Amino acid sequence: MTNVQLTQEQRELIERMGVFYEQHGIPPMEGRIMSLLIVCDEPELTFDQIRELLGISKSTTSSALNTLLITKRVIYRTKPGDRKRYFASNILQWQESFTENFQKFFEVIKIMKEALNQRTPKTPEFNRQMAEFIEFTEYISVEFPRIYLEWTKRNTQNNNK
Amino acid sequence: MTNVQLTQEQRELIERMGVFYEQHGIPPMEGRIMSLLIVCDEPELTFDQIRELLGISKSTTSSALNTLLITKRVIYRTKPGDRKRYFASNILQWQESFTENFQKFFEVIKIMKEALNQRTPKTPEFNRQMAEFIEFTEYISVEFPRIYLEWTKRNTQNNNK
DNA sequence: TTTTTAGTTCGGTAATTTCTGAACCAAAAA
DNA sequence: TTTTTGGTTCAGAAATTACCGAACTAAAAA
Repeated sequence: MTNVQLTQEQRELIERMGVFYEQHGIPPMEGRIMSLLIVCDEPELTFDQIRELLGISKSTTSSALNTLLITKRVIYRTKPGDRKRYFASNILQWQESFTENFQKFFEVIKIMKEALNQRTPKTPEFNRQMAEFIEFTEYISVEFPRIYLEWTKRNTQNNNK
Repeated sequence: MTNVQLTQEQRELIERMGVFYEQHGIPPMEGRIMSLLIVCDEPELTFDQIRELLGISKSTTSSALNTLLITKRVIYRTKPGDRKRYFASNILQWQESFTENFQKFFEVIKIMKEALNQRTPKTPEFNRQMAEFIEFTEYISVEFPRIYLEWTKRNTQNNNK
């Protein structure tokens, strides 16, 4: 028994956000579920509410939710004495997913260093540009946490005002 | 007549980098071409050299290169009195593509603001987290150019040493 | 003018992805 | 013990994507 409803406006926004996510490499249905969890009035939805609101099958809901959980774009919690899972957007924990996604910089650095190391020394200009790119990425990987820390500092000050 | 060759090591690195790109949402062949242009001894390759080195058809080469040009992951130049185009990785101009990619922050901010604006006021905690995420993204969009500037400053100093 | 070069475009096939419904399952409730 | 709930798993259909070869084209060279 679901009593969550979507307005026409919400439905349209979900589609547009879905396209946005799709353009960033997320499969259509996963994008729609992510958008739904951000647009919908309820901050948490059950498996069946998601299924109904998007009008999709159980299997589609199941596999999309599972990959969304693996990729940590969606989280869930349970409630005592309730077998259902309550799914929510990871935007509620954007701080954590920010610090996690941050690891990707190191992957880029690693593979680019490997590529640079095997390069011929006969192309100094090319190699210099590559080295510069790697250095900059390393620089960012240092500055990013600092920026983040400063922001949280600034923000707790504001909240205490 | 091509005389560029790939070592076995280079071939393997291209495949691994290709997978890396694929995991970040780039189609296989486009990923391979991008990797080839980074791994290969020659900093620039012609249409036909790419075709031969990867062992693919003209049509595949053509369409992959065109989308790579549209998405600005690959650049090309021409030479006087030569009809061929010489393709190169955009890593040679990573500064420009960095500043361009930077625009994506504003897209995120825009769509998230829209989503927040249509939300019910009945979920203050959720809305607060979203607002915080948006504020942080805005903060980054200010800090990022500053960081970049400081890095270039620091770097030109080093180069003059 | 004819030929060559450096690609583009088109039609089709093969592989992959995205869904569906139906059958299944394990834990809790009745 | 049987039934209900909250899903998972599987086989297959439908849509999309990733390739190919063959025919084509426009500009330059011969």
